Amino acid sequence: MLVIINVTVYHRKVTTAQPATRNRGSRRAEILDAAAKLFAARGFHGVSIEDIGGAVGTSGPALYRHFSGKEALLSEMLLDVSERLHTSGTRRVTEAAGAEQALNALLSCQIEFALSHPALITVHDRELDNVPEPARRRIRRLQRLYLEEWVTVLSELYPGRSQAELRAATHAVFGLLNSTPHSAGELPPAAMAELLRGMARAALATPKG
Amino acid sequence: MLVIINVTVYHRKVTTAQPATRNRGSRRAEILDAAAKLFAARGFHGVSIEDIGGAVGTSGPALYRHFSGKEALLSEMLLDVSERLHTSGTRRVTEAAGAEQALNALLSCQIEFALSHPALITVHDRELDNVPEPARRRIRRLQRLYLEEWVTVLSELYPGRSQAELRAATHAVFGLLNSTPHSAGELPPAAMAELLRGMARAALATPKG
DNA sequence: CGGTGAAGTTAGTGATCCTTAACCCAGCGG
DNA sequence: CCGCTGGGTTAAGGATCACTAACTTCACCG
Repeated sequence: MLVIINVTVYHRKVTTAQPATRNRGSRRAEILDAAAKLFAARGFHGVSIEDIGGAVGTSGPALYRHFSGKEALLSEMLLDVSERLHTSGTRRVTEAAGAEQALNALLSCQIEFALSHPALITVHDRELDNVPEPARRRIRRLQRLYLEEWVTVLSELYPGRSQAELRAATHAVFGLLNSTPHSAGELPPAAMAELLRGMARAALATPKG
Repeated sequence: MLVIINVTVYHRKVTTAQPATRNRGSRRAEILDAAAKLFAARGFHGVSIEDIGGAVGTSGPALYRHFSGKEALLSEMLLDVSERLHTSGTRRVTEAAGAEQALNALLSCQIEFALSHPALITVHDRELDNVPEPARRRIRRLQRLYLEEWVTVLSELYPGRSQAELRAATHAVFGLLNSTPHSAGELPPAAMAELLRGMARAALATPKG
């Protein structure tokens, strides 16, 4: 005869009594947000599941109720970012009348995103190599499509410059715009947006030395 | 009575018979170089000691003959980079006649470094948070001094623009110039250098929108 | 009021990793 | 010829980590 006596005592949790009926899937978003900030600061492998749980008030493996694993979390994060950039870019470009307006629209998109989600931007161009293979291809494809969007607009605006040069110039502009995490708080957001826009336009308008 | 019989058989290693008398400290540099590439690709915590050893032909803990640990390796790597940037920047600026030439010198330094050591540049602005505390302060100090070097030159060149704006602009230019790892191979190095220089100069010369 | 499912909890497991210990070998100075 | 030192090796230890298992609570619905 086997008797198992369970003496576990569950004391009432002393949290701030969140309404248990929060928006469906709001917890997922909360986790993604906290994880993005941690990944941006210490890198994917430098952050533990326990860290992420702690950042949202739960401890540890509660995360597995919302994501199938750590890599899946990163995959979803990067897929969401590259999809948002690509689709909003495409929409704004097709709405625009002429290449000039299209470039302005692309700049607005990227600047607005970089300023309001610095952690996501940081993770987006650092951690692609840590995404497992099925999702990595999709992310890379979206990133490539987004880049080509910029290149086609630019090659209409500045004919006579090679595709390779425009691709390199676009990467450089991405680097310029995504520098926001490094200069956080130097300027108020509106001034920062204007500064970045002006610098990017000037940089793109100048071929060679 | 305790008898220990050691039956380990050491078979001759089948390597390419490197001359055992290589340059003093050349192994350290080799390890630093390999580690930089690995860190740039997968992040500090995503690379194991075994990986680094494997990349230089030795296996695993041989690394501890040259560095006191993994973090010490990273510390030395980042300290070296920030020192090289800062001192070469300072030298070239004091040699220059006038702010115009000084800015050109700073641009040359940074571009040359970014083009010839893309992995180091990548690690340098990603992994600072993984450096243990005694060294981190020194690195941050050097980075700050280097930034201020740029800002003083720029504020002489463009008076009437606030320090904060110039700091943000400098960060943006760093982001632009350090984009080289992303656009590797798009253009031949000389053309890339000229493109980056032109874009950076134009971006800096343009205040606000 | 009973059952159900979503969202937590702790305990435990196997793998990985950094680091150290113990040992080995080639080259060189005396 | 001997000992020392610099640069390797494998084995082992202790910590950490991702993930699973078992269990609990609670809101909600019939």
